[in-house]
Amino acid sequence: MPELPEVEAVRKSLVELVVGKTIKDVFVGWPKIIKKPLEIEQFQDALQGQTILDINRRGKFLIFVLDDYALVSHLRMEGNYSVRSHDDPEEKHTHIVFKFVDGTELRYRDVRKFGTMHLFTKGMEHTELPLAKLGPEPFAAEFTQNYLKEKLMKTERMIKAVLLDQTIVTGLGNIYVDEVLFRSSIHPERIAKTLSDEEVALLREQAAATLEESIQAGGSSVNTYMNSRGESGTYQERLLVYGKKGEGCKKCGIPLQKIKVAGRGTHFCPECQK
DNA sequence: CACGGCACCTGCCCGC
DNA sequence: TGCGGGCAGGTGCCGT
Repeated sequence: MPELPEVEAVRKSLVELVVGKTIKDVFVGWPKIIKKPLEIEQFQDALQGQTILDINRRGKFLIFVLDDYALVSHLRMEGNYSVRSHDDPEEKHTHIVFKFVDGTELRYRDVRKFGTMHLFTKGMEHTELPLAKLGPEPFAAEFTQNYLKEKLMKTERMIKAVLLDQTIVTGLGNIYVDEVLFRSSIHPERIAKTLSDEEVALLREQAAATLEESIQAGGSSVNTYMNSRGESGTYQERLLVYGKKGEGCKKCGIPLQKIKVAGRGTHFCPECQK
């Protein structure tokens, strides 16, 4: 479901809802979501008595900072959190529940069960997978023209595949890659190493600008995405190509096309993107 | 090592 | 109406 702007919206809402709460116990209904430790009882024992001190984000990962641990959570396609009273009826597809001492609980729902959670001793999370190999975020100081140019020049892949690669730049997903490529007038199937300096500069600017605009709008709610307070984002109203096959291009008016690139549905303008 | 393809799951939508 | 195929905002692992 979510790319960087949506995860940031979830993070902000969760900070308001659960920071300061202390975990009494944890229900695990689908153990495969817990990737570390693999022994579910260890996961539950470790979390008992821990207080949520803060919630950070790295790329598309949420990081719950606890007294002694860091819980790294990835929502993948459809994961979502909500905070309810323990006696509210449980929604379908609820797989993990963090029960707090105050009678409320943080519920993790995930229709497709693709989401993941990794529990680390506090401070260890950044040097181990899944966070260790992530590249810079588009607005990070390290995401420079030279950095991106160098990465693009040493691969034979198509530009769309490279922008989806979280070790090159983290935060973009299928929606925002299509948007960024349209805004940069670059065809998604261009071989990355054929991009000019000007095109690389444009990509870098548009990646940062697109994500920043979407964060301001609370992310995009294309299907059912919502933050943890149940609120939708509004950036879907400003998308230029994603999900708009057959509609007129905002720049030139000819119908937008949808093709498959790097295994993903890809929206673009055959006139504006060369 | 780099890359493409597939697996992981469920639900929905479309065409027959 | 029912069924099969294809699709979905992501990533890790596998084989070539």
